[in-house]
Amino acid sequence: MRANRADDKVAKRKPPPPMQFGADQPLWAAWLYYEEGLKQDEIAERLGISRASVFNLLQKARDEGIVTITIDPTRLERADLSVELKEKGGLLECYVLPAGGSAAALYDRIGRLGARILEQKIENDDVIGVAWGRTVMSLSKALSPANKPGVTVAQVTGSSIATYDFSPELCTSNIAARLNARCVNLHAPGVVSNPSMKTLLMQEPIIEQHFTLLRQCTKTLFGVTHLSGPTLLEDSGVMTEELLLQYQKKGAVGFASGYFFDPDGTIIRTGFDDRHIVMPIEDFINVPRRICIGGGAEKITAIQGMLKAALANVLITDQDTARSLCRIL
Amino acid sequence: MRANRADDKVAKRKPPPPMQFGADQPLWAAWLYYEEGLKQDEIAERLGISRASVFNLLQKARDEGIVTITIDPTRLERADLSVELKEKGGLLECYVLPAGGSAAALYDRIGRLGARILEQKIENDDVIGVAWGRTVMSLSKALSPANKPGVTVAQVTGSSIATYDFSPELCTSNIAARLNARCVNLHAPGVVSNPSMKTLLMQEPIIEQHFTLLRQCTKTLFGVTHLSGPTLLEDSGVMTEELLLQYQKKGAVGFASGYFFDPDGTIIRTGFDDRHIVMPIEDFINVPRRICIGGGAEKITAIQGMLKAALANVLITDQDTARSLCRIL
DNA sequence: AGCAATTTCTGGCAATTTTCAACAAGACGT
DNA sequence: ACGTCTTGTTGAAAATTGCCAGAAATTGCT
Repeated sequence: MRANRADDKVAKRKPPPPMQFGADQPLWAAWLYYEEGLKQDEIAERLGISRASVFNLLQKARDEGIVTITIDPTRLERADLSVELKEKGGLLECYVLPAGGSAAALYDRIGRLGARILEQKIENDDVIGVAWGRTVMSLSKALSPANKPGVTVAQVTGSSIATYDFSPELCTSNIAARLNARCVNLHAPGVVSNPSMKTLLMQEPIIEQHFTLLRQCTKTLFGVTHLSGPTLLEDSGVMTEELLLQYQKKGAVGFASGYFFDPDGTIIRTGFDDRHIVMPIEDFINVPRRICIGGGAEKITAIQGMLKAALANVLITDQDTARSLCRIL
Repeated sequence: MRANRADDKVAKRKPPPPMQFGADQPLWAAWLYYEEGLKQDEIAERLGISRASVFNLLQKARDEGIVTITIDPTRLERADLSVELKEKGGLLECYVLPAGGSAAALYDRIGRLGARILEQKIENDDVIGVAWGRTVMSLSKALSPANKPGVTVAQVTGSSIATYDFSPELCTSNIAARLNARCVNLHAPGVVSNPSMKTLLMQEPIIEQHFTLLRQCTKTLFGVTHLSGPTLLEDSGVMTEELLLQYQKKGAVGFASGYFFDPDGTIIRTGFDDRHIVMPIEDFINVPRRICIGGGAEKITAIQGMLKAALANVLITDQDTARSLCRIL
């Protein structure tokens, strides 16, 4: 395919033989560049291509994950703010995103941090329960491809009718896809019309089976939502303003992984809970590592309540939010 | 400590507040640079320091292993030459170093490749038997620091009196040190003066214990030596020319992990074997992953014999050697 | 406190990398 | 066989990074 047709027409082709490399050019270029420290020119010369092509090759290698640049996230854990927040918030682990980064949306930046941490923490037989949210979605997109066939990713809440770009199904399947893990979606609506329907549904073998799986979760991953102003809960069609108001009247300030709570961490319930298909909170609390990811000024009170309720074990947030939380906790 | 003394003498200090970052500046810089893709200028601005300092910070981060750049070695395994050699050589795995790299010595370059592969393959409870050789020594130096407290690194051959810079002790302890693993040296001479001394020594509790440990090896790591011309065996004072000649007369062409063999893979023995303190070959062959590392034109026949003798399971070599081996196998 | 040694930081220049717009080659439909 | 679209390549310009030698700050010592 790449045979020498130097004797075809004009013989003014490259005089040095282009060096018979294996098929995987990006890999070879990457090795010579990153491991042996050659300049792009030198590689270009050896491969018989232009500098620019070497650059493209290297870019491809980075994109395809042939070369990976990793930052040791345990360092982020050791940073002073993380330690303070970890102690004040009663957490097992806490990671704080440096302030002053790129202009990208905060949830994308926190999501990326979460991705790096998750990658590093995943063990082979993990069962990961995934809730939903914008930040969780960002995380899923920022995950670098990996091969973890022993891992199971399971959906924690039921699905929604409305299609929006960070639905429970999408979050779950995205993460599973990146990880090359088993993906177990919950094939049931997130909200049903009346309590007896919930009871019936929960008895369905397939659903029951799913909740049995969820009980084996080793990790869960979820975001937090605040309740005041326009929220994701309404936008996504999960709830109506009216229902939300009922929770707020009872003092709820936040919502995470399916439960509402007030700033003191008391779980708030209304009739809605009886129609909401979600992992029971007793089971949820038993999961060893419950990772909450999210940040932003609006969410501070919500996160405070979430921490008091001890829904999360591990918190991933940004510097400003962390500082505010440290002040009020 | 870093308080504002802007009102001390001259007020021409930095007007923008230097941004209150955590203590670990290199880490923050690294995150912003590698994860968020900011330019060094932008980071300098946000941190209130000069570009050059950001550069230094990043360098420090790289040096200290806060950021790591890795190449997925499994790709090298999939390269066409590797696959061919793996099949022809009856190997479990085979890795081939790209040709045309830096001008560094071949054993250093192969050692680096070996280091990357070893890092990636090490599991938590491994017991790694380490023989000696220049390439193994290079590997040990190229290993990046890791924390594997569950790993044991054990010396496969006895030590030598002469001190040279790639002795069994050094290879073993170097590797263990990099890995933060347990280091078990064999506190016995590599060669004793007569067979009965070997018998006696092997009965010593400490030695016996060591060989029991070796029997539990999950991996071994060793190089190959050719026998013609000036060899490491003589240089290191392990053997005399005369002894070597005895092996060569019987057809031996190579030496690896303590055994001599001919090109067909038959193990060659002389009286020397009865004075050589080394892991018994029956035990050696039982180790699940036997990693041989080495390359170079001189070694081709030796590697051929080594492969035929099935001493190795996994081979790490360079492109030229791999091509030659494919031709003759 | 005063001075010298040492460390850390900086400005600017050189080298390297990245981008870009134009161009060549192959694939495809007509 | 012809244009057209896609894909990949290139040289040169623009941007970014790497480096060094001198400046500032810090430290250690008397």
